Amino acid sequence: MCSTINSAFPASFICEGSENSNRLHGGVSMSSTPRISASGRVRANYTPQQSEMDWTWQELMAITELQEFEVPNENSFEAGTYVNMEPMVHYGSCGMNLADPNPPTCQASPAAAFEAGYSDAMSPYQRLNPNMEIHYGHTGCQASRLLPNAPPFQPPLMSLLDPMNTNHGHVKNSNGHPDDLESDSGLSLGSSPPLASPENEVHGMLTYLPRNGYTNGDLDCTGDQCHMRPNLNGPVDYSHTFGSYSGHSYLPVAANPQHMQPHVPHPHQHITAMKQQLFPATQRDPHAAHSSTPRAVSFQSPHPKTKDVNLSGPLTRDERRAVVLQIPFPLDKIVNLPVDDFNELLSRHALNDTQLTLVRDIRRRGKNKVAAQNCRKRKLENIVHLEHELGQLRARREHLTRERLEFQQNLNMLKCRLSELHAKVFSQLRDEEGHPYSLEDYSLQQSNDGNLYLLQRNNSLDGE
DNA sequence: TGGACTTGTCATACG
DNA sequence: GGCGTATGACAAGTC
Repeated sequence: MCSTINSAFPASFICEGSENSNRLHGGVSMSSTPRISASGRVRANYTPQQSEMDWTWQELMAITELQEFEVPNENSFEAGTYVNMEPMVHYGSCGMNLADPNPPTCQASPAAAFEAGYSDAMSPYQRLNPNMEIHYGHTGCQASRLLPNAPPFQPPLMSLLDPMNTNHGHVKNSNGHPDDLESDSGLSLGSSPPLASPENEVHGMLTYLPRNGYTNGDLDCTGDQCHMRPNLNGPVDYSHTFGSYSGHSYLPVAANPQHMQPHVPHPHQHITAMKQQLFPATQRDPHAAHSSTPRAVSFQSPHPKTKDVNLSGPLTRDERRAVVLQIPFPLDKIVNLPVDDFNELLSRHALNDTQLTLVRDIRRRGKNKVAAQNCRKRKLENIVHLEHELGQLRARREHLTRERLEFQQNLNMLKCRLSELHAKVFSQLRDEEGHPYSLEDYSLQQSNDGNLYLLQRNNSLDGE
Protein backbone atom coordinates (compact mmCIF):
# COMPACT_ATOMS: atom_id res chain seq x y z
CA MET A 1 0.00 0.00 0.00
CA CYS A 2 1.11 3.42 -0.71
CA SER A 3 0.43 6.12 1.67
CA THR A 4 -0.20 9.54 0.50
CA ILE A 5 2.46 11.80 1.62
CA ASN A 6 3.16 15.39 1.40
CA SER A 7 6.47 15.92 0.06
CA ALA A 8 8.74 18.79 -0.31
CA PHE A 9 9.79 17.41 -3.61
CA PRO A 10 8.97 19.75 -6.41
CA ALA A 11 7.28 17.09 -8.40
CA SER A 12 6.31 15.03 -5.44
CA PHE A 13 5.99 11.31 -5.30
CA ILE A 14 3.69 9.27 -7.38
CA CYS A 15 2.09 6.15 -6.14
CA GLU A 16 1.06 3.63 -8.69
CA GLY A 17 -1.56 2.64 -6.28
CA SER A 18 -2.19 -0.93 -7.22
CA GLU A 19 -3.06 -3.67 -4.87
CA ASN A 20 0.42 -4.88 -5.25
CA SER A 21 1.82 -1.66 -4.28
CA ASN A 22 2.49 -3.04 -0.90
CA ARG A 23 4.74 -5.58 -2.38
CA LEU A 24 8.24 -4.78 -3.10
CA HIS A 25 9.90 -6.16 -6.09
CA GLY A 26 10.94 -9.55 -5.20
CA GLY A 27 7.83 -10.13 -3.21
CA VAL A 28 8.76 -8.15 -0.20
CA SER A 29 5.84 -6.75 1.60
CA MET A 30 5.59 -3.04 1.63
CA SER A 31 2.29 -2.80 3.32
CA SER A 32 3.47 -0.17 5.67
CA THR A 33 4.96 1.96 3.03
CA PRO A 34 3.59 5.45 3.05
CA ARG A 35 0.67 5.69 0.77
CA ILE A 36 0.66 8.03 -2.08
CA SER A 37 -2.54 9.18 -3.62
CA ALA A 38 -4.25 6.93 -6.06
CA SER A 39 -3.83 9.52 -8.67
CA GLY A 40 -0.24 8.88 -8.39
CA ARG A 41 0.60 12.23 -7.15
CA VAL A 42 1.92 13.10 -3.84
CA ARG A 43 0.81 16.28 -2.45
CA ALA A 44 3.84 18.24 -1.89
CA ASN A 45 4.21 20.97 0.56
CA TYR A 46 6.55 23.40 -1.02
CA THR A 47 8.77 24.93 1.44
CA PRO A 48 11.09 27.86 1.27
CA GLN A 49 13.74 25.32 0.58
CA GLN A 50 12.29 24.57 -2.77
CA SER A 51 14.97 26.28 -4.78
CA GLU A 52 17.59 24.48 -2.86
CA MET A 53 15.75 21.28 -3.42
CA ASP A 54 15.73 21.92 -7.12
CA TRP A 55 19.41 22.32 -7.09
CA THR A 56 19.82 19.29 -4.94
CA TRP A 57 17.79 17.22 -7.29
CA GLN A 58 19.70 18.42 -10.24
CA GLU A 59 22.83 17.28 -8.56
CA LEU A 60 21.24 14.05 -7.63
CA MET A 61 20.12 13.47 -11.13
CA ALA A 62 23.54 14.14 -12.48
CA ILE A 63 25.11 11.69 -10.14
CA THR A 64 22.45 9.14 -10.71
CA GLU A 65 23.06 9.24 -14.39
CA LEU A 66 26.63 8.40 -13.73
CA GLN A 67 25.49 5.10 -12.40
CA GLU A 68 24.75 4.09 -15.92
CA PHE A 69 28.38 4.35 -16.66
CA GLU A 70 30.13 1.09 -17.06
CA VAL A 71 33.74 0.34 -17.38
CA PRO A 72 35.42 -2.75 -18.61
CA ASN A 73 37.01 -4.91 -16.07
CA GLU A 74 39.40 -7.76 -16.18
CA ASN A 75 38.54 -9.62 -13.08
CA SER A 76 35.87 -10.16 -10.58
CA PHE A 77 35.36 -6.47 -10.55
CA GLU A 78 32.55 -7.11 -12.94
CA ALA A 79 31.55 -10.49 -11.80
CA GLY A 80 27.91 -11.17 -11.61
CA THR A 81 27.02 -11.02 -8.00
CA TYR A 82 24.99 -7.99 -8.62
CA VAL A 83 21.66 -9.70 -8.82
CA ASN A 84 20.88 -10.38 -5.29
CA MET A 85 17.33 -11.60 -5.17
CA GLU A 86 17.18 -11.94 -1.47
CA PRO A 87 14.08 -10.32 -0.15
CA MET A 88 14.22 -7.21 1.79
CA VAL A 89 14.62 -7.95 5.40
CA HIS A 90 15.06 -5.00 7.59
CA TYR A 91 16.88 -1.83 7.85
CA GLY A 92 17.68 -1.92 11.43
CA SER A 93 21.15 -3.18 10.96
CA CYS A 94 22.00 -0.94 8.10
CA GLY A 95 25.13 0.90 8.75
CA MET A 96 23.88 3.88 6.85
CA ASN A 97 21.00 5.19 8.77
CA LEU A 98 19.73 8.53 7.84
CA ALA A 99 18.71 8.99 11.39
CA ASP A 100 22.16 8.27 12.49
CA PRO A 101 23.41 11.24 14.35
CA ASN A 102 26.83 10.43 13.05
CA PRO A 103 26.32 10.01 9.41
CA PRO A 104 29.15 8.64 7.43
CA THR A 105 31.43 11.03 5.81
CA CYS A 106 33.26 10.85 2.54
CA GLN A 107 36.63 10.84 4.10
CA ALA A 108 37.27 7.68 5.92
CA SER A 109 35.48 5.09 3.92
CA PRO A 110 32.86 6.70 1.83
CA ALA A 111 32.17 3.64 -0.13
CA ALA A 112 31.65 1.63 2.97
CA ALA A 113 29.37 4.24 4.34
CA PHE A 114 27.40 4.35 1.18
CA GLU A 115 27.21 0.64 0.91
CA ALA A 116 26.03 0.35 4.44
CA GLY A 117 23.01 2.46 3.87
CA TYR A 118 22.33 1.91 0.22
CA SER A 119 23.48 -1.52 -0.47
CA ASP A 120 20.39 -2.22 -2.43
CA ALA A 121 20.33 1.02 -4.23
CA MET A 122 23.78 0.79 -5.63
CA SER A 123 23.09 -1.92 -8.05
CA PRO A 124 24.80 -0.22 -10.94
CA TYR A 125 27.91 0.02 -8.90
CA GLN A 126 27.71 -3.48 -7.77
CA ARG A 127 27.40 -4.40 -11.35
CA LEU A 128 30.69 -2.71 -11.77
CA ASN A 129 32.26 -4.15 -8.73
CA PRO A 130 30.43 -6.81 -6.89
CA ASN A 131 33.50 -7.36 -4.82
CA MET A 132 32.92 -4.17 -3.03
CA GLU A 133 31.60 -6.22 -0.24
CA ILE A 134 34.98 -7.72 -0.08
CA HIS A 135 36.70 -4.41 -0.25
CA TYR A 136 34.54 -2.61 2.16
CA GLY A 137 33.16 -5.37 4.21
CA HIS A 138 29.73 -6.82 4.15
CA THR A 139 27.28 -4.58 5.81
CA GLY A 140 24.80 -7.16 6.72
CA CYS A 141 22.22 -4.76 5.47
CA GLN A 142 19.53 -6.17 3.30
CA ALA A 143 17.16 -3.94 1.55
CA SER A 144 14.28 -4.32 -0.74
CA ARG A 145 14.65 -5.14 -4.36
CA LEU A 146 12.58 -3.31 -6.85
CA LEU A 147 12.03 -5.80 -9.55
CA PRO A 148 10.98 -4.52 -12.90
CA ASN A 149 8.04 -6.85 -13.18
CA ALA A 150 6.35 -5.62 -10.09
CA PRO A 151 4.92 -2.18 -9.77
CA PRO A 152 6.67 -0.12 -7.22
CA PHE A 153 4.78 0.71 -4.16
CA GLN A 154 5.56 4.23 -4.88
CA PRO A 155 6.19 6.00 -8.12
CA PRO A 156 9.70 6.82 -9.00
CA LEU A 157 10.66 10.07 -7.55
CA MET A 158 13.11 10.78 -10.23
CA SER A 159 10.62 10.35 -12.97
CA LEU A 160 8.44 12.92 -11.34
CA LEU A 161 11.15 15.32 -10.69
CA ASP A 162 12.58 15.08 -14.10
CA PRO A 163 10.21 14.48 -16.96
CA MET A 164 13.11 13.63 -19.14
CA ASN A 165 14.10 10.85 -16.89
CA THR A 166 11.59 8.41 -18.20
CA ASN A 167 13.87 6.05 -19.87
CA HIS A 168 15.51 4.19 -17.53
CA GLY A 169 65.46 -38.76 -30.97
CA HIS A 170 67.23 -40.61 -31.89
CA VAL A 171 70.73 -41.55 -30.58
CA LYS A 172 73.32 -40.60 -33.01
CA ASN A 173 75.74 -43.44 -32.95
CA SER A 174 78.98 -42.56 -34.52
CA ASN A 175 80.11 -46.04 -33.80
CA GLY A 176 77.94 -47.26 -36.52
CA HIS A 177 79.60 -44.95 -38.86
CA PRO A 178 82.54 -46.10 -40.93
CA ASP A 179 84.33 -42.96 -39.97
CA ASP A 180 83.57 -42.97 -36.34
CA LEU A 181 87.13 -42.78 -35.18
CA GLU A 182 87.03 -39.07 -35.55
CA SER A 183 84.42 -36.64 -34.61
CA ASP A 184 82.46 -34.91 -37.27
CA SER A 185 81.30 -32.17 -35.05
CA GLY A 186 82.68 -28.78 -34.52
CA LEU A 187 83.96 -28.59 -38.04
CA SER A 188 81.76 -27.82 -40.90
CA LEU A 189 81.92 -28.65 -44.49
CA GLY A 190 83.06 -25.19 -45.08
CA SER A 191 80.55 -24.85 -47.76
CA SER A 192 77.69 -23.51 -45.86
CA PRO A 193 75.81 -21.01 -47.91
CA PRO A 194 74.73 -17.83 -46.32
CA LEU A 195 71.60 -19.08 -44.74
CA ALA A 196 69.66 -20.03 -47.75
CA SER A 197 66.42 -19.25 -46.10
CA PRO A 198 63.59 -17.79 -48.11
CA GLU A 199 64.15 -14.34 -46.70
CA ASN A 200 67.78 -14.63 -47.50
CA GLU A 201 67.39 -15.84 -50.97
CA VAL A 202 69.48 -13.17 -52.54
CA HIS A 203 72.39 -13.95 -50.38
CA GLY A 204 71.92 -17.57 -50.99
CA MET A 205 72.11 -17.03 -54.70
CA LEU A 206 75.28 -15.18 -54.30
CA THR A 207 76.80 -18.43 -53.44
CA TYR A 208 76.64 -19.27 -57.07
CA LEU A 209 78.40 -16.25 -58.27
CA PRO A 210 81.55 -16.94 -60.22
CA ARG A 211 84.59 -17.61 -58.23
CA ASN A 212 88.01 -18.91 -58.73
CA GLY A 213 87.90 -21.96 -60.81
CA TYR A 214 84.37 -21.15 -61.88
CA THR A 215 84.75 -17.83 -63.50
CA ASN A 216 83.07 -18.75 -66.65
CA GLY A 217 79.66 -18.99 -65.24
CA ASP A 218 76.78 -17.41 -66.99
CA LEU A 219 73.91 -15.55 -65.56
CA ASP A 220 70.82 -17.60 -65.29
CA CYS A 221 67.67 -15.63 -64.91
CA THR A 222 64.34 -17.11 -64.26
CA GLY A 223 61.61 -14.65 -63.75
CA ASP A 224 62.85 -11.98 -61.42
CA GLN A 225 65.44 -14.20 -59.89
CA CYS A 226 68.87 -14.42 -61.34
CA HIS A 227 71.87 -16.27 -60.21
CA MET A 228 75.16 -17.16 -61.64
CA ARG A 229 75.23 -20.55 -63.11
CA PRO A 230 78.76 -21.79 -62.96
CA ASN A 231 80.33 -23.24 -65.94
CA LEU A 232 80.41 -26.80 -64.89
CA ASN A 233 82.39 -27.73 -67.92
CA GLY A 234 85.25 -25.56 -66.93
CA PRO A 235 88.22 -27.01 -65.18
CA VAL A 236 88.43 -26.78 -61.49
CA ASP A 237 91.48 -24.80 -60.72
CA TYR A 238 92.33 -24.82 -57.07
CA SER A 239 95.85 -23.64 -57.60
CA HIS A 240 95.19 -20.10 -56.50
CA THR A 241 92.39 -20.45 -54.05
CA PHE A 242 94.36 -19.55 -51.03
CA GLY A 243 91.78 -17.61 -49.21
CA SER A 244 91.42 -18.54 -45.64
CA TYR A 245 89.06 -21.32 -45.19
CA SER A 246 86.12 -20.91 -42.99
CA GLY A 247 83.56 -23.45 -42.28
CA HIS A 248 81.18 -20.63 -41.40
CA SER A 249 80.87 -18.53 -44.43
CA TYR A 250 77.53 -17.35 -43.12
CA LEU A 251 79.20 -15.75 -40.21
CA PRO A 252 79.81 -12.06 -40.33
CA VAL A 253 83.45 -12.67 -39.77
CA ALA A 254 83.60 -13.63 -43.38
CA ALA A 255 82.65 -10.15 -44.38
CA ASN A 256 85.94 -8.83 -43.23
CA PRO A 257 88.17 -11.68 -42.38
CA GLN A 258 91.23 -9.54 -42.09
CA HIS A 259 89.64 -7.84 -39.15
CA MET A 260 88.17 -10.79 -37.47
CA GLN A 261 90.91 -13.20 -38.26
CA PRO A 262 94.27 -11.55 -38.49
CA HIS A 263 96.63 -13.66 -40.44
CA VAL A 264 98.74 -15.75 -38.18
CA PRO A 265 100.97 -18.50 -39.41
CA HIS A 266 99.55 -21.74 -38.29
CA PRO A 267 101.23 -25.10 -37.89
CA HIS A 268 98.41 -26.72 -39.74
CA GLN A 269 98.85 -24.64 -42.79
CA HIS A 270 98.97 -27.65 -44.98
CA ILE A 271 95.55 -28.61 -43.76
CA THR A 272 94.34 -25.16 -44.53
CA ALA A 273 95.63 -25.47 -48.02
CA MET A 274 93.81 -28.72 -48.35
CA LYS A 275 90.63 -27.12 -47.24
CA GLN A 276 91.18 -24.34 -49.62
CA GLN A 277 91.22 -26.88 -52.31
CA LEU A 278 87.99 -28.34 -51.09
CA PHE A 279 86.37 -24.97 -50.61
CA PRO A 280 88.11 -22.68 -52.99
CA ALA A 281 86.02 -19.61 -52.72
CA THR A 282 84.33 -19.63 -49.42
CA GLN A 283 86.18 -16.70 -48.01
CA ARG A 284 88.03 -15.14 -50.81
CA ASP A 285 84.97 -14.59 -52.82
CA PRO A 286 83.76 -11.09 -52.12
CA HIS A 287 80.26 -12.19 -52.81
CA ALA A 288 80.57 -14.96 -50.37
CA ALA A 289 81.90 -12.51 -47.89
CA HIS A 290 79.04 -10.23 -48.64
CA SER A 291 76.72 -13.03 -47.91
CA SER A 292 77.17 -12.56 -44.23
CA THR A 293 73.80 -11.20 -43.46
CA PRO A 294 72.50 -9.57 -40.35
CA ARG A 295 70.41 -12.63 -39.97
CA ALA A 296 73.53 -14.64 -39.55
CA VAL A 297 74.99 -12.35 -36.97
CA SER A 298 73.32 -14.07 -34.12
CA PHE A 299 74.94 -17.27 -35.11
CA GLN A 300 78.41 -16.03 -34.62
CA SER A 301 80.01 -18.26 -32.16
CA PRO A 302 80.82 -16.72 -28.84
CA HIS A 303 84.04 -18.61 -29.07
CA PRO A 304 85.82 -17.00 -31.98
CA LYS A 305 88.74 -19.26 -31.52
CA THR A 306 86.58 -22.06 -32.69
CA LYS A 307 86.68 -20.57 -36.11
CA ASP A 308 90.40 -20.42 -36.10
CA VAL A 309 90.49 -24.02 -35.20
CA ASN A 310 88.09 -24.79 -37.92
CA LEU A 311 90.09 -22.77 -40.29
CA SER A 312 93.16 -24.83 -39.95
CA GLY A 313 92.15 -27.69 -37.80
CA PRO A 314 91.74 -31.28 -38.76
CA LEU A 315 89.62 -32.08 -41.72
CA THR A 316 86.12 -33.03 -41.13
CA ARG A 317 84.89 -36.46 -41.80
CA ASP A 318 83.41 -35.50 -45.09
CA GLU A 319 86.44 -33.53 -46.03
CA ARG A 320 88.68 -36.46 -45.41
CA ARG A 321 86.43 -38.74 -47.29
CA ALA A 322 86.30 -36.35 -50.17
CA VAL A 323 90.07 -36.31 -50.26
CA VAL A 324 90.34 -40.04 -49.94
CA LEU A 325 87.75 -40.72 -52.58
CA GLN A 326 89.14 -38.01 -54.78
CA ILE A 327 85.93 -36.16 -55.29
CA PRO A 328 86.68 -34.03 -58.31
CA PHE A 329 84.73 -30.93 -57.28
CA PRO A 330 84.59 -28.71 -54.24
CA LEU A 331 82.31 -29.48 -51.41
CA ASP A 332 80.67 -26.11 -51.47
CA LYS A 333 79.38 -26.88 -54.90
CA ILE A 334 78.13 -30.20 -53.72
CA VAL A 335 76.03 -28.47 -51.14
CA ASN A 336 75.03 -25.28 -52.80
CA LEU A 337 74.31 -26.12 -56.37
CA PRO A 338 70.71 -26.42 -57.39
CA VAL A 339 69.48 -29.90 -57.96
CA ASP A 340 69.66 -29.72 -61.70
CA ASP A 341 73.13 -28.29 -61.68
CA PHE A 342 74.18 -30.76 -59.07
CA ASN A 343 72.93 -33.65 -61.14
CA GLU A 344 74.57 -32.21 -64.17
CA LEU A 345 77.79 -31.93 -62.25
CA LEU A 346 77.57 -35.55 -61.24
CA SER A 347 76.80 -36.62 -64.76
CA ARG A 348 79.93 -34.97 -66.03
CA HIS A 349 82.12 -36.91 -63.69
CA ALA A 350 82.43 -40.61 -63.68
CA LEU A 351 81.84 -41.41 -60.03
CA ASN A 352 81.53 -44.81 -58.53
CA ASP A 353 78.84 -45.72 -56.08
CA THR A 354 80.97 -44.92 -53.08
CA GLN A 355 81.75 -41.51 -54.41
CA LEU A 356 78.16 -40.87 -55.33
CA THR A 357 76.98 -41.89 -51.91
CA LEU A 358 79.50 -39.67 -50.24
CA VAL A 359 78.64 -36.73 -52.44
CA ARG A 360 74.97 -37.10 -51.75
CA ASP A 361 75.58 -37.45 -48.04
CA ILE A 362 77.73 -34.38 -48.06
CA ARG A 363 75.02 -32.52 -49.85
CA ARG A 364 72.35 -33.71 -47.49
CA ARG A 365 74.36 -32.90 -44.43
CA GLY A 366 75.32 -29.54 -45.77
CA LYS A 367 71.72 -28.69 -46.48
CA ASN A 368 70.64 -29.85 -43.12
CA LYS A 369 73.37 -27.94 -41.43
CA VAL A 370 72.09 -24.73 -42.87
CA ALA A 371 68.58 -25.71 -42.01
CA ALA A 372 69.60 -26.33 -38.45
CA GLN A 373 71.21 -22.95 -38.28
CA ASN A 374 68.13 -21.30 -39.63
CA CYS A 375 65.98 -23.26 -37.27
CA ARG A 376 68.02 -22.18 -34.29
CA LYS A 377 67.98 -18.62 -35.37
CA ARG A 378 64.24 -18.65 -35.72
CA LYS A 379 63.96 -20.18 -32.33
CA LEU A 380 66.01 -17.42 -30.82
CA GLU A 381 64.05 -14.81 -32.67
CA ASN A 382 60.84 -16.27 -31.41
CA ILE A 383 62.13 -16.17 -27.88
CA VAL A 384 63.12 -12.54 -28.26
CA HIS A 385 59.78 -11.71 -29.76
CA LEU A 386 57.88 -13.47 -27.03
CA GLU A 387 59.90 -11.75 -24.36
CA HIS A 388 59.13 -8.43 -25.95
CA GLU A 389 55.46 -9.25 -26.10
CA LEU A 390 55.51 -10.35 -22.53
CA GLY A 391 56.97 -7.05 -21.48
CA GLN A 392 54.31 -5.18 -23.38
CA LEU A 393 51.55 -7.20 -21.84
CA ARG A 394 52.91 -6.66 -18.38
CA ALA A 395 53.07 -2.94 -18.94
CA ARG A 396 49.53 -2.93 -20.19
CA ARG A 397 48.34 -4.87 -17.22
CA GLU A 398 49.92 -2.38 -14.87
CA HIS A 399 48.34 0.46 -16.78
CA LEU A 400 44.92 -1.10 -16.59
CA THR A 401 45.33 -1.78 -12.92
CA ARG A 402 46.15 1.82 -12.28
CA GLU A 403 43.21 2.93 -14.34
CA ARG A 404 40.88 0.67 -12.48
CA LEU A 405 42.01 1.91 -9.12
CA GLU A 406 41.61 5.45 -10.29
CA PHE A 407 38.14 4.77 -11.52
CA GLN A 408 37.21 3.05 -8.32
CA GLN A 409 38.29 6.04 -6.32
CA ASN A 410 36.22 8.33 -8.44
CA LEU A 411 33.30 6.02 -8.18
CA ASN A 412 33.52 5.95 -4.43
CA MET A 413 33.54 9.69 -4.33
CA LEU A 414 30.43 9.80 -6.42
CA LYS A 415 28.72 7.28 -4.25
CA CYS A 416 29.52 9.29 -1.21
CA ARG A 417 28.17 12.39 -2.80
CA LEU A 418 25.06 10.58 -3.82
CA SER A 419 24.43 9.36 -0.31
CA GLU A 420 24.75 12.86 0.97
CA LEU A 421 22.23 14.09 -1.51
CA HIS A 422 19.88 11.33 -0.61
CA ALA A 423 20.03 12.30 2.99
CA LYS A 424 19.47 15.87 2.09
CA VAL A 425 16.41 15.09 0.04
CA PHE A 426 14.96 12.87 2.68
CA SER A 427 15.38 15.43 5.34
CA GLN A 428 13.12 17.75 3.43
CA LEU A 429 10.28 15.36 2.75
CA ARG A 430 7.01 16.24 4.39
CA ASP A 431 3.89 14.28 4.93
CA GLU A 432 0.36 15.52 4.44
CA GLU A 433 0.50 17.43 7.62
CA GLY A 434 3.78 18.97 6.77
CA HIS A 435 5.71 16.91 9.21
CA PRO A 436 8.97 15.39 8.25
CA TYR A 437 9.10 11.69 7.96
CA SER A 438 10.68 9.93 10.80
CA LEU A 439 14.01 8.55 9.87
CA GLU A 440 13.32 5.77 12.25
CA ASP A 441 10.37 4.69 10.21
CA TYR A 442 11.30 5.50 6.66
CA SER A 443 14.27 5.42 4.45
CA LEU A 444 14.99 6.63 0.98
CA GLN A 445 15.89 3.92 -1.42
CA GLN A 446 16.98 4.02 -4.99
CA SER A 447 15.86 1.46 -7.46
CA ASN A 448 17.90 -0.01 -10.25
CA ASP A 449 16.58 2.51 -12.68
CA GLY A 450 17.80 5.31 -10.52
CA ASN A 451 14.46 6.39 -9.13
CA LEU A 452 14.02 7.08 -5.47
CA TYR A 453 11.43 5.46 -3.30
CA LEU A 454 10.33 6.14 0.17
CA LEU A 455 10.33 2.89 2.05
CA GLN A 456 9.13 2.14 5.47
CA ARG A 457 11.51 0.38 7.69
CA ASN A 458 10.80 -2.90 9.37
CA ASN A 459 8.36 -3.88 6.70
CA SER A 460 6.74 -7.15 7.19
CA LEU A 461 7.91 -9.85 4.88
CA ASP A 462 4.78 -11.87 5.20
CA GLY A 463 3.54 -10.35 2.00
CA GLU A 464 5.55 -12.89 0.17
C1' DT B 1 86.27 -31.19 -14.02
C1' DG B 2 81.58 -30.05 -14.76
C1' DG B 3 78.40 -26.88 -16.78
C1' DA B 4 76.97 -23.78 -20.38
C1' DC B 5 77.07 -22.95 -24.99
C1' DT B 6 77.72 -23.75 -29.95
C1' DT B 7 77.62 -26.55 -33.80
C1' DG B 8 77.12 -30.56 -36.71
C1' DT B 9 74.52 -34.51 -37.53
C1' DC B 10 70.72 -37.79 -37.63
C1' DA B 11 65.92 -39.08 -37.70
C1' DT B 12 61.60 -37.79 -38.78
C1' DA B 13 57.77 -35.26 -40.57
C1' DC B 14 55.93 -32.43 -44.00
C1' DG B 15 55.10 -30.03 -48.42
C1' DG C 1 59.64 -41.39 -54.63
C1' DG C 2 63.06 -37.79 -54.57
C1' DC C 3 64.14 -33.44 -52.75
C1' DG C 4 64.31 -29.56 -49.68
C1' DT C 5 63.09 -27.84 -45.34
C1' DA C 6 61.98 -27.76 -40.36
C1' DT C 7 62.86 -29.43 -35.94
C1' DG C 8 63.86 -32.32 -31.84
C1' DA C 9 67.50 -34.87 -30.04
C1' DC C 10 72.13 -36.24 -29.46
C1' DA C 11 77.09 -35.75 -29.32
C1' DA C 12 81.39 -33.41 -29.57
C1' DG C 13 84.13 -29.31 -29.11
C1' DT C 14 85.15 -25.07 -26.69
C1' DC C 15 85.38 -21.93 -22.94
